[in-house]
Amino acid sequence: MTTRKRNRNLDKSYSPDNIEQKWYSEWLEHGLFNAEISADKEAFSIVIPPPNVTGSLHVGHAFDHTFQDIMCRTKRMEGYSVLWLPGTDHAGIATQNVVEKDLAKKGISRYDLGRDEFVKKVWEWKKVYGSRIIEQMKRLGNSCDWRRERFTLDEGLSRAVRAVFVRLYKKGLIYRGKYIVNWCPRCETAISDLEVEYEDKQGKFYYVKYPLIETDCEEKYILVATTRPETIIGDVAIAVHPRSEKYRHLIGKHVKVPLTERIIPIIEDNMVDPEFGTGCVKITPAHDPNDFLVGLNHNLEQIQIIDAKGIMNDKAGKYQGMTIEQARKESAKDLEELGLLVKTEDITHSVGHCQRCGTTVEPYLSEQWFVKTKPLAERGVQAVKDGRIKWVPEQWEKTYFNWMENIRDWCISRQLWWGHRIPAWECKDCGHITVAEIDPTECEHCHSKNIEQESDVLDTWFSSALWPFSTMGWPDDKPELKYFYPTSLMVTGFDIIFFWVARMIMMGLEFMDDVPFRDVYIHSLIRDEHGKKMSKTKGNVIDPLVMIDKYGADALRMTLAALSVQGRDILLSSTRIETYRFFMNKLWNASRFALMNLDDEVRDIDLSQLQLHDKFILTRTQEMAKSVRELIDSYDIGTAARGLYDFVWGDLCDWYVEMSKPALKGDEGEDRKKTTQAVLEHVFKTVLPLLHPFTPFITEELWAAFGFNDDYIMKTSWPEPVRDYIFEGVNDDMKVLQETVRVLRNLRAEAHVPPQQKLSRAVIRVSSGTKAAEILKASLNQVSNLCKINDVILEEPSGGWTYGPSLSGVAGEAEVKLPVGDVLDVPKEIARLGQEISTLEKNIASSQARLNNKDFVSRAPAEVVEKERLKVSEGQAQIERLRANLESLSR
RNA sequence: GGGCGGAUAGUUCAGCGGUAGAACACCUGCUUUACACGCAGGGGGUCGUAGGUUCGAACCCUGCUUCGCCCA
Repeated sequence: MTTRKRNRNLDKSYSPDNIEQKWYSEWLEHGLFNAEISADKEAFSIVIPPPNVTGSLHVGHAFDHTFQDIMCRTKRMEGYSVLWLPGTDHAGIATQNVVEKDLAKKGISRYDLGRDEFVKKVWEWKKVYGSRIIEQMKRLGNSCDWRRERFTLDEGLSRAVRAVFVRLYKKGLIYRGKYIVNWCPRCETAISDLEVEYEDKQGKFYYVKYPLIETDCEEKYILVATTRPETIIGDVAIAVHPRSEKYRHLIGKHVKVPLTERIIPIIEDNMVDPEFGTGCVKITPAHDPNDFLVGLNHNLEQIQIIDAKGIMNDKAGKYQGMTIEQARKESAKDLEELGLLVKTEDITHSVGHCQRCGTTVEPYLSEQWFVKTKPLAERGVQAVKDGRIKWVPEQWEKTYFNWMENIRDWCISRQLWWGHRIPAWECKDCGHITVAEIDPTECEHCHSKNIEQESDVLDTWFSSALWPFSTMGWPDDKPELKYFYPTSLMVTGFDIIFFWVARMIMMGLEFMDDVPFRDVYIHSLIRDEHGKKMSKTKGNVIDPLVMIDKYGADALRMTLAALSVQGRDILLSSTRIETYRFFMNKLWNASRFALMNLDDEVRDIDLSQLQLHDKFILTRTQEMAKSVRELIDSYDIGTAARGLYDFVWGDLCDWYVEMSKPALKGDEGEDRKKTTQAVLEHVFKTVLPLLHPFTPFITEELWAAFGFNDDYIMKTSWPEPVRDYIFEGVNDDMKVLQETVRVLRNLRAEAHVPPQQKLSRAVIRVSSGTKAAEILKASLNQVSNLCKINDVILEEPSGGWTYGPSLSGVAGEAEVKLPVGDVLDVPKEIARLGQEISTLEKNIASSQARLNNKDFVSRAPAEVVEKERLKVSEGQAQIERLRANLESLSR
């Protein structure tokens, strides 16, 4: 006989405080998170979406990480060799901004320090704050292999970035050129299309006359509508649609640009929408992306009048030195004075803003580096179409296709100092650009030593795109790559599908010749309890660390898991977390109860001794072991978590624990006591591991208290359902018992009997030979126990009634009666019975109506029809009983 | 303009072809020897709207209203 060392002295209520730190340290100490390459195990791997290195953990991370941790812990228990690879991202603009802001407090700008000194400062900042988020991840319970922690600016990852850049450049997939890009005048850098957020703003349409030079036509001028009069001085043409009735005859003629002395042509271009505005447009190639293209087609000059800081430059004449807004006002005023401004009109138009700082984005003509994305995207689309990558939920596939199929080249250069500096060197003598993985000392073309490295750095997402393989040692041929790549799963939010997920797919296929992950799980955003986005300015931010301090990490994790639903935002509030905090206490106390009633001996379950409720909880336990695993494997952690909650609180605590008390007290004899102990032991030994991925800390603590084995619950195998403990039909049988108990309790409440007061007698009248009679007969002691009634009598419904005035109700085939003597409030009981009869009648009528429908009887499945018939017959029987009671009361 | 998602109890959400469920909130009792972080009981919804498919629709289809997101 085996014995276990139990800890029967659990605190009266659960307190997460000391437990969480203790177990996390132990797990770390024993290397339980370490991923090992193991020939006889299948690999399961996730790379973490790397949070911003200077950021702190917000509730979105907490959710994302909880999901991944649940997957990792489950897969470990299922026998996989699991790698969860952690790390952080250098977040170019964001981090640079933070450090610049900090320096600004001391009145220092980055230019005062110079590039090298400034970058040194950022590294110092990273050293101080970079570990903060990692510590926070540990408090959440993340089971990452910390030995493998990576940072996107690590030496190894930087090498990967260079290798990728050089290979793409040599393949002609990276090019440099002077184009219009999205420019943030505050950050003073180019940003990609994705980093621009559009917002509808109130603006004005200025209707401006451009005087015609030629005098051989009726018109004296052409009218142009523009939202940006300050760019008029950069105009180089007026464009009209070639088939425009209104303007066709003006093509080839010229106008004078207002506010200047320049003469420009009227040209034709298909891009002009003849229905929009006045039907013609001014062309400013240096300050508008569409105009830029028109300019290229017609070989037009590009006149830049605004500088990198958003200030009018020396080409802007009298407006030089003004901001864009000032210049707009001034030029409008000047146009009006010149009589060239016909009118203004209020309009709403979409204006781009910098994602990082909110500044209005300027189209800006500059030398930039781009990735030619089309060929990469085609492979990315194919990989999903082939099923090599699966999107969960599937609908995101459409979003992905839509973007990938209309993809535009990716501007990857940033005019920042914090990031991967572009490995390109321009020769000052011959102008050739040398792109190399190792810093060159001379121009590869003319061998001049007079070369200078490109000052721009790469978009942070360029390095993030390599994350699934750069973190595993690529470009070196590492065993990790062979074993853990492609990763099994990527878990992230829908907001970075384009920024990151799509780009990882493209880069993975290009450089590993395989997808970066098999499945990609896209989750929603966490919002506040009213569905509002959390933001510091709104003050509705839920800080996960504050929640962990207050409720414990397990409660937070369980909440996030239980609330997670596919395809819908998650609304979180602290009262919700409180609910699951209470659940932790419930689990704690249920365990405490079990421990108080278990001795140190471990016995097999004696199947011959089992009663209905034992079979019920054993069956439900096996069902949970099966369903929770299936749900987690299909990424439905929400249903899994809610299922566990209902099982523990409902089936286990409300029913089984209550029903086990008489046996544990010894009221049912020694065999029953031992059997009940064995059942309890089995249930907890099974359900704690099922809960462990969700609530790792409390389950580890309880596992130790039960003394189930000397090892960690983290290391146990996922419980396999035991065939012998699954009893067919037992859930339905249990429902009969539960329904009877519920009706009887209801009668007690009806009679205002205090819960603790024991009643002497209840009578259940049910025909012998029925299923209900059989079930209830075997569980009479349980009805008595659960309803606090000393004597529960089972008798035939046909016999005479000898127990005096009673409350009565029906539970399925049984009639439940509670003799209450003279205290019975007869009129009230008559009313109650009448009410019950009328609801029954309504139900029967609707069932009867269906049965009267020939189509229903002939077309509906037989069991559905049978069910309906049963409802009618059972309902009628119930009504009959209630009527009889009513009659006896009325007499 | 194109696409996606939501509209179910006071609130937040499950359910997604066979006569509506949970949590919180609410009401009534309870210091029942695991738990007042609790127990028992209860009230509360013509499932946004109009049609259609079906023997049967909260669930499938179509239109509309409305809210949110993404793309142009």
